[in-house]
Amino acid sequence: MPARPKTSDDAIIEATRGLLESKGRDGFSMAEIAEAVGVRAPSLFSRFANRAELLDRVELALWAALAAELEAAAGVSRLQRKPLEGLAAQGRAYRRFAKANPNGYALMFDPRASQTAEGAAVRGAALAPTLPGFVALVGEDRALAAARVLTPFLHGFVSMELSQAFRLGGGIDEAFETGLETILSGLLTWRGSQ
Amino acid sequence: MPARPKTSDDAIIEATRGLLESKGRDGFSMAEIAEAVGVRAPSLFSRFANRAELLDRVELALWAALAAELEAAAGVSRLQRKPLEGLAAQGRAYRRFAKANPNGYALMFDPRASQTAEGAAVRGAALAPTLPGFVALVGEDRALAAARVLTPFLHGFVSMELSQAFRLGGGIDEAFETGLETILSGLLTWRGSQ
DNA sequence: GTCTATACGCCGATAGAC
DNA sequence: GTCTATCGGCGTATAGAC
Repeated sequence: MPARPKTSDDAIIEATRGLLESKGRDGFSMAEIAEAVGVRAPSLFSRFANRAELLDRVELALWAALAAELEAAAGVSRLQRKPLEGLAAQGRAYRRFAKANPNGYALMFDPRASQTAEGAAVRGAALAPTLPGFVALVGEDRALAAARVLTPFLHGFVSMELSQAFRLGGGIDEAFETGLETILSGLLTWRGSQ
Repeated sequence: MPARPKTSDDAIIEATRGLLESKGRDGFSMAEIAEAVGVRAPSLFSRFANRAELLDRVELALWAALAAELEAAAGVSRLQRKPLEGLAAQGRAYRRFAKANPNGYALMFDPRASQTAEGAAVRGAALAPTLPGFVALVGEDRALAAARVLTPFLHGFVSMELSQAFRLGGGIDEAFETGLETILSGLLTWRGSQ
């Protein structure tokens, strides 16, 4: 009879995600994670090669959670019939997710992440729920180009907001809506040309 | 006769900036910084309270360097007469700076930075060279709002680029130019309305 | 005032017993 | 699978030499 596991990979990943959010990426130790799930620190190393690999797994869980939020923010049919509204709703959902998980969001774009094939697949799939909206807005052949205008704005805005880079006063919510509107209507003008 | 200093604050900051770029924010120790300037690790603590404070000083030096690049990218007169060209040139300079200092750029937006008054002033002044362009483009009362559309795009684009978030192929340089153009022409339409 | 030697405590990680 | 024991390296504090 094999030894009974006292915890699980998923429980460790969830506990790590909680510590990440409450104490920041460098604010907790392997011993604290272990304590949260009721084991000793060295036991974690039999499930994850090292701290970096565990953080990678947490990052992938966060990407999957974001994908679920984007999926929920706008049904496919709405995206295809009213792409402007659908994309705006997804943009707001994106910002909401980042503000609800600030340290997790920073981890998702941390350049230190390992570049595994599985990781690339999960990250690529996360933004897939927005593609139908771009296709409906500017056509299939320019959907990727359009995504590469709006997505950087979204990421840049929320990460500037999270690092407190907006210091000159004025409404941040209002600035976000203005940016969304300016960019989406800019993308609309692509329809006529070429 | 006082003891001769073997190094200086500026030399330490410069050496740290070099190590930051070559080994990453967590890839070097205080001992390595000390070795680079020819002293022992504990000596650094008589000049900087701790590692975090030293990194803060490095961050401020980076903001000042970026401000100088933006200033050089477009003369004031050019910004006022041809704001579109001037802002595009500054956008390209911004991206060039980030790609030349990837780890430094990440440090500049690291939320762990201390929130001192001096730090806020330096960071606020860094983007000031772009303001005349926005004023010329959309008028004084909407310059800040316009900056809050373009700047997030710039920051988002380069930090996605640095974290290898563009994984679906296609020209990245081209995507950047497309984004610049779409947003700047979107801002141009503000002129008529309201 | 500036640096050095020394030391402490915490961390990530490993080895081997149960 | 988990444990205890342990290692080396790190940031940092302190005391004192020049």
